[in-house]
Amino acid sequence: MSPLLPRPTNAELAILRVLWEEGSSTVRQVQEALGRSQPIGYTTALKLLQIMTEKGLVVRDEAQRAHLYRPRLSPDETQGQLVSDLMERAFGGSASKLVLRALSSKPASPDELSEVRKLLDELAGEKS
Amino acid sequence: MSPLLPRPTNAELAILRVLWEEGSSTVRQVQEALGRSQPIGYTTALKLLQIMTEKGLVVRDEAQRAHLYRPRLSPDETQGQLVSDLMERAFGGSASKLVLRALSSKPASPDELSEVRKLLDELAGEKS
DNA sequence: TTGTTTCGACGAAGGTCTTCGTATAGCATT
DNA sequence: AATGCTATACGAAGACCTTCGTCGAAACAA
Repeated sequence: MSPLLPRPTNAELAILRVLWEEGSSTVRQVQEALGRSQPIGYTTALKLLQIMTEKGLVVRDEAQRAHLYRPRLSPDETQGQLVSDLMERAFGGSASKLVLRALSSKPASPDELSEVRKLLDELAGEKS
Repeated sequence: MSPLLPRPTNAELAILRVLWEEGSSTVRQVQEALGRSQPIGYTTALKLLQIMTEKGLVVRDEAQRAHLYRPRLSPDETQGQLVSDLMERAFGGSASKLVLRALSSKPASPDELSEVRKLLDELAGEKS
């Protein structure tokens, strides 16, 4: 059975975002993608990916000399885990409090708002 | 000129929640409130409150022998900071993605849903 | 073949977080 | 005054996070 994965740290999350965006990547590719916003040493990226492999956050393919890394969980799964975690720790488990705070803290576009409204309708219809 | 406060850590957030709930409290009161869910040493609580005082997360009133601590920021301010932070780090700054994830990851009650809908209406009306 | 580049492994430094033991001072009761 | 309880201060340990330097091996080029 899948042994619960640890919550990714800051630097680990940045790497996951690269892998979600780019797909399976080498250390070099991850380092360069990250470096576009903030320079990072090659061995730093390597070490992080090694640790993430130990933790099970990513899977390593050693078929080629330059190993390939891919995320074990999807963005949705990871984001859901992070949101649930913050919900528990900071909002006493209340989804609505978190949502209200998120919508107030940053103005969303009308398109985004209608997306939210759509989901809201679906959820309201489900209470069979 | 409020000097930006650091993001509270896990243990610090647990303490803030006690202080928001109970108001100004002594170390002993905080320790006992926290201990109801998870036992914690007295000096551990003390040390955390001392560090939080250094960071400016709480304010210490030394008028009595047993010092009183109170939060510097309101729940809303702190929660907003935490949500914005997660929004940036894990959702690329998209409020709607975070909201959708929050609503899907935990079923909210009809009351909560209508609260969200109300805010949604307000926000939609604002686009003058 | 010999030198150069690129790779992964490893260890360690410096920082933060959380916990706790010990020391010390104030205060009350005897 | 002496004892005991409760408070704060301080230091340090152990875990984790992030970064980087060094090493040896593999691939490649001259």
